[in-house]
Amino acid sequence: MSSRSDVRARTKASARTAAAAGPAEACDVFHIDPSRVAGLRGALITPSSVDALAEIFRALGDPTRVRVLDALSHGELCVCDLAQLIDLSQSATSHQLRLLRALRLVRSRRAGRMVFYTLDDRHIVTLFRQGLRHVEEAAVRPRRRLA
Amino acid sequence: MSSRSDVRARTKASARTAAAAGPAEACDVFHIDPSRVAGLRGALITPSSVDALAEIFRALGDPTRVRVLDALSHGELCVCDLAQLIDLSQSATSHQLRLLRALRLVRSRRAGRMVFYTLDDRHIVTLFRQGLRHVEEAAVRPRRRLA
DNA sequence: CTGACATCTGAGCGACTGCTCATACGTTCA
DNA sequence: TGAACGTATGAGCAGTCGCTCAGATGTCAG
Repeated sequence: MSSRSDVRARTKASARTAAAAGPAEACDVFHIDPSRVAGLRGALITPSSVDALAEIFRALGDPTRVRVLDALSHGELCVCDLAQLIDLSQSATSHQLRLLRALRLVRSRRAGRMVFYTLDDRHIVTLFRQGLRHVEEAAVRPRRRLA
Repeated sequence: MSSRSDVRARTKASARTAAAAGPAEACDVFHIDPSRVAGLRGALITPSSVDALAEIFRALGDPTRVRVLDALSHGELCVCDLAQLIDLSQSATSHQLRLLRALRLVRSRRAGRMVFYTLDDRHIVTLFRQGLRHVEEAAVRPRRRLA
């Protein structure tokens, strides 16, 4: 995952080679205080953390998976019940569960023919609540359009 | 956003019409206690909240945007400096900022020819920290492969 | 006004995503 | 053992994403 952003672009990366020329006013260097820039560079999240962060958030960034995790947050469910509860095909549900399981967000337990799934991460619910708080607050002030 | 999941699928939705046939053992109904199912249905997040939640998490679910927001979490930056800081083309940076602005995650301020961006949501940093906590914890136990 | 600069925007391309369909796998029961 | 059931998986398709490229827009200086 996130492999594309590693392979691509870098078109403007060469512009950075001209840096460290002092607090110039041109944009081929930095506009802000160079010392602050240095501080910023060091303060940024490490690349591996960036990718890991994006990975979990991406997992939560799909309506279907939000429904799955929300349903499981109320307790264990078998695939079939879960699928019906969120009105999704069994196959699609299974595919999503596999993805979530690979990310260690859910855990499976076999019981006869059925497989039960549970949340495998206590942070998820916290993230959900925090996200909901954002949503509820943002609902007050209407969003701008893109175009 | 999330328009696709509204338009698509629903292939198995008809299976639900056979529900409410009692606590059967077959999977065309629910396996679990019907009363609990009823409770679950009511406890689930509303569709609009689901979409809204997925929307913010999706915004955070991209390495580039994580970098943008992380950089801005340390203070105001103009587009050019931001682009250099995260090693992204000016155009790509601008596109991402537009998206984040539409979602009210960042705010812009014009100063002459330059435009400065700031975080517009105090929850974002909280979400980041929470996400990082998850990442750091998950780093201990290795992930399973998909195939 | 004109040129330079910073930023914004639309079009378009390749990669990725989430679903369906068909089918394989694993378990239970007769 | 074989049929039925619940679940998992691979292929494939339509839609989406993030980037680049080219050019438009807005601001300032001469």
